[in-house]
Amino acid sequence: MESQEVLNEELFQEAKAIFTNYMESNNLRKTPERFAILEEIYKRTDHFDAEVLFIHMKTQNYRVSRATVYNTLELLVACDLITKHQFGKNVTQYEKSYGYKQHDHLICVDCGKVLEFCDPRIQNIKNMMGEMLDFKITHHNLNLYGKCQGSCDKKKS
Amino acid sequence: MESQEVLNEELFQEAKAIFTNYMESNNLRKTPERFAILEEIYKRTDHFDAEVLFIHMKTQNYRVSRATVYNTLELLVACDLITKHQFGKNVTQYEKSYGYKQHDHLICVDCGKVLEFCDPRIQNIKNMMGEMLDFKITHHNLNLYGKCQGSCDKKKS
DNA sequence: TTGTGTGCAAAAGCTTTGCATGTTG
DNA sequence: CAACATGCAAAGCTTTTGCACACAA
Repeated sequence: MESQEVLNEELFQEAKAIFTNYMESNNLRKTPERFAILEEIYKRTDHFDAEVLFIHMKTQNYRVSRATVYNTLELLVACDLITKHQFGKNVTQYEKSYGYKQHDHLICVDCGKVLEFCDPRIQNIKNMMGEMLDFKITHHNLNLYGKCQGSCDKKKS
Repeated sequence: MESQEVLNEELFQEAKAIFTNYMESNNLRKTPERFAILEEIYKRTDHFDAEVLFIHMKTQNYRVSRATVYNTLELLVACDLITKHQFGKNVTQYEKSYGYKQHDHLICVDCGKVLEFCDPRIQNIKNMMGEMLDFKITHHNLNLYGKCQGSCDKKKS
């Protein structure tokens, strides 16, 4: 649960530019809270939920509320800077997505560990199914569930 | 939200046998509530959540509680008679799975409509990734999200 | 008869909403 | 200065838990 304070400054600046642009185009206010949340997210690695992010900001003495966290997460999803996931539990998890290539997830049902992988065949499936079923497909989630054979410390989360 | 009272009697009897066998092997009690819930599920088509199922049973004058519904759903997932889904909202959805071939879902982000499709390439991806990442993969979810082009009555659910 | 399963209601966990206040444009 | 965003707390929803009673084995 420790977040590693590794901020890729360059990536963050680009993300910030995208966010700024998004807010300007939509007549949204560029508040310090919104930028602070973006920055915290871009410091984090892996996956997080709204509560974890909120607590993390609180312990860093930011003055933010849950409402603002939820509100901002929604904006960031809307401009594709973060991605929303449901890994089988009723908690929405997020991960930053700008500058990272599209990938899918493999989740250990024992310890909750999440691995990532890419497979180009999914793109083919999306294209084919979109055409067959007359859908304009915008995104997808492929989650594989199983048990990791090696380093599984069971029932972690 | 109407459930269509079409009970495939044969399929239901087989499912019941599987459930009975599961309960016997695990020293669980074969209560009338558990069978009633299984029957209601096998009457339903499409996807449902715990609350919908609970309400539906209440209106049919069954005397069941939410606790029992949730408990039984868990058992049915454990013996593979139903499948659990998270289609992006924080509600767990289920569908009966015995007698139905494995399939994935295409969800309309406007109206909530869910279509099903099959693609054998997913099996290949599962096999390959399981091997590469040293996981014993038990199941998966592939959800494609998009907008249906034709008969979309927008914002239904 | 014994202990698991049940119903009911309260509690818990995540997310949304209402309202007064603060702050951006 | 006007509207939008924020903080806070309360409310909403889904799911889980505690407890006394019921009933399957």
